[in-house]
Amino acid sequence: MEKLSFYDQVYQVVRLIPNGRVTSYGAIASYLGTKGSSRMVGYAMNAAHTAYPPVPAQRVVNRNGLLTGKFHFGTEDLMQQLLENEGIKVENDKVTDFKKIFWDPAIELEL
DNA sequence: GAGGTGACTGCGA
DNA sequence: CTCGCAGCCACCT
Repeated sequence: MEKLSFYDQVYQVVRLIPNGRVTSYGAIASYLGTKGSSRMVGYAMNAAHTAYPPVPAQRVVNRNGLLTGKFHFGTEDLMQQLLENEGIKVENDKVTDFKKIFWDPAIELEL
């Protein structure tokens, strides 16, 4: 049995996010059961760049669809470019039509 | 073993 | 509308 760390659990969920979709930290936290600990998800993403395979962290934003972690990509424009590359429109550092492209693991993975 | 940190969230003023 | 505070918990030193 391999006990996956909280980080690994977050990474797996994030990697399951379909192309052109985004989710929020709270949604992932809720799916993992650590509902009140959305910070842990963000903290896990902090080490995401050390994980392999790489985690599409650009698809993970805060509940407002704001690119809170854009600075962790090295350059603030990188995260936006990656999202636009997948067909996601970003304006003023936040995802447009956020609720339309929102992907909730607690719902999508439940089906 | 204990303390500090953090890519968040919700509610009150 | 904007701003601030408290809660939450795994990982690192």
